[in-house]
Amino acid sequence: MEENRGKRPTLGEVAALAGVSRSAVSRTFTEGASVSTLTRTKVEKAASQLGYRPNLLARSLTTRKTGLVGLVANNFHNPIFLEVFDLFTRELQRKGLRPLIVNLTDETDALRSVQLLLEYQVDAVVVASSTLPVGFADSFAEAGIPVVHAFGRPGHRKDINVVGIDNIEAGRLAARRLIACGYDRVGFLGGPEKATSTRDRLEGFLDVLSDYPKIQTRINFAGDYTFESGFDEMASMILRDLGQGYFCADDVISIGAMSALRRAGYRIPEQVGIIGFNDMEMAGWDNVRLTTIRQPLGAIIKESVNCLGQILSSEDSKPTQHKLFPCEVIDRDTLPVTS
Amino acid sequence: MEENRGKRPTLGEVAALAGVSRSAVSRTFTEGASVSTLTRTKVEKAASQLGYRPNLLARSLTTRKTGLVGLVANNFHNPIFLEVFDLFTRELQRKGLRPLIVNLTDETDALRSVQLLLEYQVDAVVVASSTLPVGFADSFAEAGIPVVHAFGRPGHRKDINVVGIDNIEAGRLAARRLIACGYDRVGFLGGPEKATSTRDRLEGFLDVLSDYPKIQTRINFAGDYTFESGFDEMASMILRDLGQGYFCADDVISIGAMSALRRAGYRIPEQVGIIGFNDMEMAGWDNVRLTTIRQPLGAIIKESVNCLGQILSSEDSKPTQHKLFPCEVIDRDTLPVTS
DNA sequence: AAAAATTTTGCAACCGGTTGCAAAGATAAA
DNA sequence: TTTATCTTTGCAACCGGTTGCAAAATTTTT
Repeated sequence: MEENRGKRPTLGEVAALAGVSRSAVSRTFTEGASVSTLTRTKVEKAASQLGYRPNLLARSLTTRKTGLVGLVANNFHNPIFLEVFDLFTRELQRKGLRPLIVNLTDETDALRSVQLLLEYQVDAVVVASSTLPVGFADSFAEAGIPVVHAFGRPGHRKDINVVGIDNIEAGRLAARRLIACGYDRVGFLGGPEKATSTRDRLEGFLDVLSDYPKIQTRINFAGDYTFESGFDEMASMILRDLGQGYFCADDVISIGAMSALRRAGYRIPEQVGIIGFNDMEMAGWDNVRLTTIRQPLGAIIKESVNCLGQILSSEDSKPTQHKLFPCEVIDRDTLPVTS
Repeated sequence: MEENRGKRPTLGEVAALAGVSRSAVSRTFTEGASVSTLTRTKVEKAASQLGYRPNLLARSLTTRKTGLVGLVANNFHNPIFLEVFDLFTRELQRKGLRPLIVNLTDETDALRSVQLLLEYQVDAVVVASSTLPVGFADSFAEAGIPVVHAFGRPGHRKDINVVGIDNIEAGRLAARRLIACGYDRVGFLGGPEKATSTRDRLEGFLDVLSDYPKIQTRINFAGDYTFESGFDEMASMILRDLGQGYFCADDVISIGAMSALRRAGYRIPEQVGIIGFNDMEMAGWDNVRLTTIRQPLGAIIKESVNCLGQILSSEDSKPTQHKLFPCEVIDRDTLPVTS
């Protein structure tokens, strides 16, 4: 109950007070160790008297498990990521793991943060990003740290676990939905051009459209997942060559694009239709009502953390997991209704 | 350069390879320790050959500095918090500190998370919330851990650093802005009723209005900072007794409230005016254009982290800091223009 | 009651680092 | 060259825990 300001009590002090060996104290605080009920109670009494709690970092020295998990992300401007953080932090702490956050936004030297996580002896790393350069997640695997790449795509390395969505199929979904509107001039407004997620979605998009040679397709890329990017890109398309329906890489981009359209006097969905991506919370709000493609965030993150749990609990390294979830179209008010 | 799969090299191994004592290696990696250039180069060569990096947790055992900082928050649904996280994580990592996130949303037992941070030997804790029960931050101070309460309010305890805004003054700001619209029936739509931030803003709000006895005031509270809360609260006010202008506790609440108003056929700002709070990024977007009160997020967070830095660097505990920043009204399109 | 089997305990070594201290080495002063 | 001063080095103890092992204590079996 009591603690004396600042200095935290140690194993030894508890042992002394309880009149037992240090090992006995250690064992009382170790799951499944051999202690008699008598000593246990003595220790527990002394411990609570001193306000003792084991030092997890000291423990990690011998157990080689810190309970720390690196959570690496590079997009702190898109509301969808708040949902991602919420789910990840909760899911991790439910499993007794503590997330150590790395904000890669302005880290000039990404490798440096790999180093840092290594120095903190994280048990594993979650890379939550679809836009990080291929090969970033690799650096962890190379250092022998288990990695789960959430929102990633299965790549060449066999030792990186990937949990995400089938972006190619998502691209197809969007294309089909636009085609159903009867458009003959559709557009793809993607995210960062080099991102694999962008390329995959484009691939699926074009795959479906290749069956409709009469439909004209225009392809553009927004530099990043921001309102401004969507606005600017759409603004320039308005001036050049405007399609009737667009698949935007992200809900925020969609909103930016729609702002540009409305400013130019276009009505949505009557004159131009938009389908977004993510289904962030605010996409359903009254002043937005965005038709969009939902990726199952909760499922992806639960699966990611489960995967992590398995890796950490099993002694021998489990076979790598690759799990891709399907997406679904959420119909709201930015595309014409179809029968 | 080389590392052999999984097993990470230790001090001793580097020492052996370099042909020096373990202390020498330790000193090479310790800022300002005494090593000759000759040994240093020998050590560095050996280290990079083995891919050695010091184990920060082992180091913390003797140095009593982990570089870990607890970052406690309980609102993972409001977009403003994404900005908060972005700024905090960047600011902290700029100072070489690593944020250990605690999501208090569904932590039934808040004291448990205090324990956890203690067990991880965090150097300090940042509590980023204006709605946490008074006394939560106290538990850290009681355990002898430096605390900075961001977005908090100076309280009874002298050993808790507070950085935030002057909520009372913010309430005054809002009241004055509404009065300037010439309303004679204004409303206060606050956040959680027990939160000190809510009470303070209300106090300032009423303070100004007490000089205008002819203006009727209605007071309501939203249960939390969500769209639904704002929507529901406003919906019920529409049925009961609607004012002409409202000060909402938060931008998201404002948007919810405006949705309810628009659905009921009210035009904003012609029939009902709204002024929000926070000035989150999307408040400035074309489809929102919310008049709101901005709190200087960047300044608050920079100051919080600076404060932390000072505490951690100075041996003797610095005098507690209390710093409150002023807010400012951002005029957009949800209140009538005033001359 | 003695022997065998089982459980509980403490010792001591270890995890991967840091650091006070005294000895050794290098440099400067006499 | 000798002495005084300053820098560099390694030893050994320590940080706060865990754990294999053998001895001690307890329980079960015979």
